[in-house]
Amino acid sequence: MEKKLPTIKEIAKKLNISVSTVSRALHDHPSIGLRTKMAVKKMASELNYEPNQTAIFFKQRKTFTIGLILPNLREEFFSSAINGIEHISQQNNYIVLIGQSHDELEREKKIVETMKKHRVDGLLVSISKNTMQFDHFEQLKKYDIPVVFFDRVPNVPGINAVSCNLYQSSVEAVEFLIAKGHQRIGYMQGPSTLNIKNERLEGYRAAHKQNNIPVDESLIVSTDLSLESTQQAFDRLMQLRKKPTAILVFNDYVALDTIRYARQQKIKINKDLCFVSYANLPITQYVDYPPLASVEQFPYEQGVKATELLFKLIDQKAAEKEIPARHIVLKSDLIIH
Amino acid sequence: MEKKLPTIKEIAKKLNISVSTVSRALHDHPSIGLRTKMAVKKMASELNYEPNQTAIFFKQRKTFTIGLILPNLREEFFSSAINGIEHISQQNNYIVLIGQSHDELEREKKIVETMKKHRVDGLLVSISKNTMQFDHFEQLKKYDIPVVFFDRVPNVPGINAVSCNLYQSSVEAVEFLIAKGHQRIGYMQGPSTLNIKNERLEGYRAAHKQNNIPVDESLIVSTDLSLESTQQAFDRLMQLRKKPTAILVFNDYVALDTIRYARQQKIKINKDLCFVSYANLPITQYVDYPPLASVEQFPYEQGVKATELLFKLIDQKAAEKEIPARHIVLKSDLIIH
DNA sequence: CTGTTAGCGCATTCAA
DNA sequence: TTGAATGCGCTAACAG
Repeated sequence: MEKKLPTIKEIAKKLNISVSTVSRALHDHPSIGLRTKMAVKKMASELNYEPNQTAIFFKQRKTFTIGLILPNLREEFFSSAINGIEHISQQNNYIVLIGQSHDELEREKKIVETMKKHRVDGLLVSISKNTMQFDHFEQLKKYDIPVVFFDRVPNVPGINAVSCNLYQSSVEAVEFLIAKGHQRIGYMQGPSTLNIKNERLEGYRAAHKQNNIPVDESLIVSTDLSLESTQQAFDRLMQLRKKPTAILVFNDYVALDTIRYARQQKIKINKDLCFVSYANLPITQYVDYPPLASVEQFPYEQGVKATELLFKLIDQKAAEKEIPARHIVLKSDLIIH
Repeated sequence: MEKKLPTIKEIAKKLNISVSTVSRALHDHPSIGLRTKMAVKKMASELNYEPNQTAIFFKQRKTFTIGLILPNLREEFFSSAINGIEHISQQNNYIVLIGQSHDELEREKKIVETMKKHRVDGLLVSISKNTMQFDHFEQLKKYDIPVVFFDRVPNVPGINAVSCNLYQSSVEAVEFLIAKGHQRIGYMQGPSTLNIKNERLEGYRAAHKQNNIPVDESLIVSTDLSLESTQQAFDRLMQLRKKPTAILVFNDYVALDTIRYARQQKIKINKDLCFVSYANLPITQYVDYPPLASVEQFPYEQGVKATELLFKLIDQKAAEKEIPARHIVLKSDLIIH
């Protein structure tokens, strides 16, 4: 039942003109007479002609498609980022091919392969937490596929990236707690792959220094983001002789897990123990004991900036210009709930 | 800087054989001698040859791409569904093009156009809440692009679809409340477009009937899912002379909004007022007063089934067979928290 | 202003 | 077992 779709050739035949004339007419090429142009357009719409994009992709060596690789879509951070990405893509008449790494390196590699096969014009990536080598992205250079990383950015030089600088907000977060009278502030960090620059920790330390509070290293624990690991990390803090009275937590999900766990142990949130976190996700609005404050990381804006940068790279590729890699850094913002 | 990628033509030239031989060798065509085949493969890997998929897409009239159109990615229901969709797609070496309608008909139409332009081999759709006409899907038949709807399914005959039958669980949900002693049970329904079959309401009525409780129509209110509308609906219930002691709510998001609102009015949840809801989203685990129970709608499984059905249609299209439309209905399940 | 022609990379039919 | 030739639908260089 394959329906035969009309082609420019058919239009040409019906009108007794050449295919190139038809092609040009359809593209409003200046050198086409108004009369023929009208005739062509009329015939095209009569036949319900639509250009075969696969032919165009093939010929133009462009697919008007960008790939998006991210850990998962469940986290609101990423689904917000997508909105920004989608917005800019649509403006540019591009469409988005999506792949979730589920935080597994192997999947990430496979997705990169698939995207390459599909000849995406560019790639947007937020790396998996288990990605510590980047050959699979490196090789894309050979195929002239530009890559822009966002939020979860590899710590290697010469890449294009957009991320949020968390240093200043981390300082503010700790000072916010200090101002509330806290002197022993725990810090629960995430997996080391996502922490290489560790602006959170640097901010944490800096705030302590600026306020002449020595940092007790035993107050610094880490989680791989799984529930069990988070609970272990929390246990470690609670087993200290001198427990923290507040904890700065890697992100809201971990904070919510921790708060729930703490409450199961009858710890009074905001009384015995306060929390400040990162991401500022809407989900925290629904809970009774959200973190007192959370650092907004502007997922939508990161998505927008990353996509804009990617299109700049795509355009420059077309213009055969070479530009140095850029890392755009947004400011984060401490939001007090 | 356009890098020139190797083609079969180059392989042929280097080996002094014809392109067709190369093509066949690469595809393990039986009629190719082992020696030439090996030579070709060796040369191919030396040159880092990779077939140009855009050429193949063009020639084969297939893109190995399916489109996915859904209201948004923020709702966990949809992000779970995607996991199932992705899973089956990967098995079939397909990739997913994504578009969010944001519950707007116009956007949905535009996405359909774009997907059509990109010549997706098939389309998976969960319609926007404002979609009440379906021409934009109808026309896809002309292009032989099969469509499978899931979860939010248009109420028209002859479409391929996967959804969850909520009738039985709705009966169970109400009987669960009745068993707890409730006699006045409110029902807060969603927008009418998503309710055409209204299995929820039918179940609600049936359970009342089976238990000889007359249905008080004033206990049935509706929301368009926005916070304001939900709060108005709740107000309406609370202004009744005889207020409900329990409410069955369209979905978890609406339930959480309602519960929060009720608590602001010092209503004691699970004491003055109980809730049962739909979707069984993980988000409810984080809140202090989740609905007592929620109807699981199996998003992952819906995604899987819908995608499997879609591939069946794609295969049948290739085999030029014609099959009648199918609506696969899954059973839902009342989960008591 | 319009037509002729070539070619993108590949699969495939027909011939040898 | 292999090669030559064709065409998918479109754009664009070249020619008139």
